[in-house]
Amino acid sequence: MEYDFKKIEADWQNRWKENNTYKVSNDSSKPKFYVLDMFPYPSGAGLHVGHPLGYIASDIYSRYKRLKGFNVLHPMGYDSFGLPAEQYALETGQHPAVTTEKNIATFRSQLDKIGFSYDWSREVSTSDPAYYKWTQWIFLQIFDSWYNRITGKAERISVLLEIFDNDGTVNHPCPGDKTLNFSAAEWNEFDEQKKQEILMDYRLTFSSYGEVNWCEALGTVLANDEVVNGLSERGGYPVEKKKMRQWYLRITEYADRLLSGLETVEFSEAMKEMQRNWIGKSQGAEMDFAITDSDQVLRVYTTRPDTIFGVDFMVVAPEHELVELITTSEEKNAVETYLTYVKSRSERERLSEVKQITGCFTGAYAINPFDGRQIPIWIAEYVLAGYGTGAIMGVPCGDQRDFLFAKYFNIPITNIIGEYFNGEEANPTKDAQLENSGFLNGLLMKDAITVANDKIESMGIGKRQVNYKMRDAGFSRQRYWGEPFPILWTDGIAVPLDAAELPLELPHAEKYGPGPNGEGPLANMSDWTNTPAGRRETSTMPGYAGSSWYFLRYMDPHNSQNFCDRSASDYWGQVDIYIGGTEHAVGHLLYSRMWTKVLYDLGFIGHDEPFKKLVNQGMITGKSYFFNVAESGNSAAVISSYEKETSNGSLLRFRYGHKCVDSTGKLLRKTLEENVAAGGVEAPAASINWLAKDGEEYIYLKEESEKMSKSKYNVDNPDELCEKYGADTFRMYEMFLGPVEASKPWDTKGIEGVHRFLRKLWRLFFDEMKGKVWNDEAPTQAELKVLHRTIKKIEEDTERFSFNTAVSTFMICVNELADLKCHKKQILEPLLFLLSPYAPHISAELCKLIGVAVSPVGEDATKSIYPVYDPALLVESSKDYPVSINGKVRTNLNIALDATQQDVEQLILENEVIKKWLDGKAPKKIIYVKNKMVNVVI
RNA sequence: GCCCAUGUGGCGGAAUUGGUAGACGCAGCAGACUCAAAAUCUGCCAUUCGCAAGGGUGUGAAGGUUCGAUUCCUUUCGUGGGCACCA
Repeated sequence: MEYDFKKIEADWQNRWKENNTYKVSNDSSKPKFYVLDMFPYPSGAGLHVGHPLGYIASDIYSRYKRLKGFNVLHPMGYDSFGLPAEQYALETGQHPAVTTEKNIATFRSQLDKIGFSYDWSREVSTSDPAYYKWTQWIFLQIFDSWYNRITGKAERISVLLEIFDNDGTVNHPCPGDKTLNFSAAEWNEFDEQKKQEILMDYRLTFSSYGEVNWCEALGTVLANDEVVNGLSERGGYPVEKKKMRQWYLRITEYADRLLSGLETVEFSEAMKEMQRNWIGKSQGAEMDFAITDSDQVLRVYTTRPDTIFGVDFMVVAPEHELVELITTSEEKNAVETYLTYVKSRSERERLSEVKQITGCFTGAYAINPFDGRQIPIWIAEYVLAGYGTGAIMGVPCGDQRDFLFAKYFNIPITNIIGEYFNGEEANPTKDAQLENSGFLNGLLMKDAITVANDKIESMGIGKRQVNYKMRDAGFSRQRYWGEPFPILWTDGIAVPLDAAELPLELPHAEKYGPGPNGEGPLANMSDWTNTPAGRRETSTMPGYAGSSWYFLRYMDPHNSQNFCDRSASDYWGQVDIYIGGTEHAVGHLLYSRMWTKVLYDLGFIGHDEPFKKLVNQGMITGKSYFFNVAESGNSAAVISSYEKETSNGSLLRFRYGHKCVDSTGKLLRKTLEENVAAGGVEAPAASINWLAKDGEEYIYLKEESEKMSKSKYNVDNPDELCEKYGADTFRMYEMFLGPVEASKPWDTKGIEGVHRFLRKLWRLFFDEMKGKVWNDEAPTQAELKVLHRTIKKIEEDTERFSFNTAVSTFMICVNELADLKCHKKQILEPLLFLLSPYAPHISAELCKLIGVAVSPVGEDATKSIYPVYDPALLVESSKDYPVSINGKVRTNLNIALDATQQDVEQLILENEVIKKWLDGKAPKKIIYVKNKMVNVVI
């Protein structure tokens, strides 16, 4: 009887499906556990071997937790709105709904082959109207909310109306318009339109004008990714900034809670740091400077008010409104030239070129309020209008960028930190004693910050100010394939649809091109857009809308009355383990945290952080091959080796595989020589000759690891591996590659070893010649020891997500049992239970064949059936200690575990090897660490 | 430029709290079984000196702390990832 994995795996997968084995109930006496994968975007390319890495890890953990007696929620679904489907539709005319459905079917069949224990009855898909009905509904709840900074939470707009009626804005300054100020009486005088405009400046989802990348030639708005060097990636047309009406998520109101919430969750430090940097909270001060010959004031934001006497110049952003007002007539031409230059630069360029210093003097001067010094005001592209006040004070001795700026434009540098400043580079220290600093002289800089702030505030020229880097999140896209906004525009007022009108379904489209005036494709459908009650919003929600709350829908997926019943969310609570890649660090993970907090504030759920613990899976990279070709004059010649790549700048680089694939995308042959010989590869350019060596044609390929992608010809497909080796082998091999968190190159070479292991396991039960070899004999001490050591290690490794070492532990165990010729059911049965989360099919089959009462992969276990290790079996009375001389191991010595220092010293001094090294001398010291080692110091 | 991660044999990796570096697997080499192949089994497998016994060196590099460092500290180099020059 041999290990027929194909039959076994098909049998068990069918059985699980027919019996609904992994269907989970919201009603259970067992403790709950929620294990979640980041759901995939169902791309047309299907699943590659990188996808299942996280899914296998979460499946192992889910199965493990079930054996431990938990009621485990382990769902899967699809993030099925998105740009690729729309672009595909533009190219082929196929409706995104059709291709999406097809892609989902492909994903599902691929996932099924790997033997996951998902509860498919809870599957969600964000483009399903039954799902996005609730995305729209939650949008409306957020729209109907504002952030009360006094209570520190989201509240209904009706509460704000009451506040305005009684007090006006006095206690609740407007987050959207800082200049807004009115009394209760004034509020009541405003007309409806004015009131709605004001409310929009408070709402947590709001509409406002913002800059987008507009491409006139394509008639559409482009994402940053789609703009290269100021030109559209598609077609190379010019792209300009254009102000358009957009929807936003007022996530900045949650900045502090998003920061403090990080303290309550188990994310990796790296992940928390990324989020903190993104939020970018800084404590500083805003300060006003008078401007010579002007009644304008220059307001700057600084985190270092202690350096106020070191200010040698001011810089304002090119977009700053003061630029026009303060530029002197002498400088007008230069400034205009500079502004034209800046306009030609994309934001990407402005932000990425660090080396090049540009700027322009306005001719105006600000006055230092403390010493009356005149400070020149400059414009420079490195200052952005959107952050702080859009103006900074330049302190060259303390800030390197300011230092370089001053050097470049020959601005004299004031030194306020004495010998801490060497004139060669800035020193950003806070520990220097201040000089040349008026009332701050002699103070340490870090103490001077408070003193300076107090002074600024008492003089009434500024105040302490907390700033955040984070901006409000753009929430609308001029696209078709997304959730329509449940909003009607009437007389410039955004009127929300009634909940009863949801879902507002996406109308069927025949064409997907952009609408007029930069609007999305929906603007072309006048039947849908124009309603008696007003005009529909024609932009759609961004990709992250649906993914911001899907973890809640899984808890109660078929509820048609509510997005998720409170009893369901109270039962399941937080996601206990969330597994996915780091690419979502600052996008999805921040948005979903914010949505959760809003829903919590409004009383819809009982927890305000969605994910208790986050595990980041590493990327599996594929191997790509490149070759270089040198151009020499008019006729190109092939270089002899890729090593020349760095020594010659005029090399052309080619991706091997570009012409080496057949119509299905499969590599035709493994080596370029084979391809050339078979005519399967074309020379990259007609004039290229392959360099001959010893009369043979040859070329060197350079191997590089890259993210897997169909277009890179480096994709391996899980189906083929499951077909060839079986799902159990595939699962264990992906885990065996290395730590889940690490990114690693994909290589199928090692898969044979894992497959051999499973066959070896099988032979402990059945022999090809002898048939059944397992028996009911009583186990020996040695066999029990092997088993219990394995139980202990597997449990520890599984708990800490160290699945690669767990696989190796299984291998060691099977090797040892084979050496002991142990075929005893009493040993093997618990081993199968341990193995079942990792290799569920073979474990299930063997359990059935040896007659196990409760299957480890079954649904009928009512309590924990995970093997429990017996520490008594692992107790040893002595240990082989490594004995080192001056830290170098020289010999081993078996010593009783209860030996005392004296016992050990005596044993050591009697030992021949040690005697030789001591050479008659007495040791200085003998270090004996119980259960670890012995070190003799000479 | 800034932030984060990471560096161990031919390869993937192990060493969980400072205590025998290289577990486990791949690849390779030698052998057994076989008419042969596959499968399986046995042995070797960081490097260097040595017939051997036994030494020397070795976790990117250089220092340091320690009886003892892959692990802690300082400096430095390489690689990968992120970024919104954020004042």
